[in-house]
Amino acid sequence: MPGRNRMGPPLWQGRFRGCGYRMTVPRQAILDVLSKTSRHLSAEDVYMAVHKIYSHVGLTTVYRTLELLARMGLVFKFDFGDGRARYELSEGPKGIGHHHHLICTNCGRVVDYTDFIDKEVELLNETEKGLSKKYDFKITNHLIQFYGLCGKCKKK
Amino acid sequence: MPGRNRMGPPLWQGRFRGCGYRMTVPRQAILDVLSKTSRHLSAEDVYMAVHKIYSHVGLTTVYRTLELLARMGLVFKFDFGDGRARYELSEGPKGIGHHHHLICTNCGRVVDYTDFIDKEVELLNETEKGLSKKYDFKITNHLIQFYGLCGKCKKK
DNA sequence: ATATCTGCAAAGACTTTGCATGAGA
DNA sequence: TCTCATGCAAAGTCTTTGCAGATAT
Repeated sequence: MPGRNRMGPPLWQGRFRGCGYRMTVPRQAILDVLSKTSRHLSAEDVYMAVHKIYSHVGLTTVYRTLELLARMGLVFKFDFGDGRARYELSEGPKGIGHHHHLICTNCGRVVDYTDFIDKEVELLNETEKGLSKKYDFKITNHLIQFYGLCGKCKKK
Repeated sequence: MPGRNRMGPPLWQGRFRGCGYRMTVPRQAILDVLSKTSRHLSAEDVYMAVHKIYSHVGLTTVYRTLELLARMGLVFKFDFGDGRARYELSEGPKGIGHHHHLICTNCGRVVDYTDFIDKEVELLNETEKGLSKKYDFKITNHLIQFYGLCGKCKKK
């Protein structure tokens, strides 16, 4: 009996109901997994983690929920080029935990960095403002990724 | 007989041979298509364009060539979240034609912008330097995308 | 009570692989 | 000539869809 049946405060419940959606056990479990892991989970990863505790929850529901969460803006969907999508709780561009990625194009290793975020985000906000106006977009998020070779792959 | 049989100067030939690869008709044709279009081609798009002129070239070859070009750094592969990869000739982060993207998360519309590139690239170069050193990466490219709702989708 | 949600199985979409033939250097 | 490249068909992966039964409010 893996612990944590006492699911955390239903922080998201209001958000769900406000959109006309229902808070269910699978959804709560998926949010739970996402909020407890460090990052970069694929749908399958989430499925396996949820499945350990609620073995009846299916992969389909995981996909559907992740898509829903992404549409609601609670989750951000990434592509690291390996053919499967990754998901992370999006704590907002300025929230704690926001980071950008450094991706090795050879071995697929992904490094999260937060070191240079401040200056980047500052410029991005400026850019966002300009873009919003010029192209009539309501910008809600951004993605920054650097591609290259990691230390190991460089040597080869 | 659609024109352009006189394929442009084999600018890329040397690059290919240097890597031990051969310059072939399909590869030349694919580079040709990529260099003549404005942007954002999927593998299928490239296939159809090439197919018009060289009807014997198969989709498999297009995939294989695009992957090869991406590995060689001649082409950059994008993901706009619609489940199919897009390819563009990469003229280097500083080259003419370099741009970033603005993507509507509702309808999938993609806007290329070049307006704010200069300042962005400047900061990115700085960041790249810091990241390269700290994480021992050889950075070759970057990706910047803004997500949000376009004018039409905002109204709904 | 009823509109939403879920699980299962099946379908769908894009991409990759196997292998014999064909082509570049 | 001897690899490397190609095309076709088949397989693989991740993701989405259809639908009857279950569930939240």
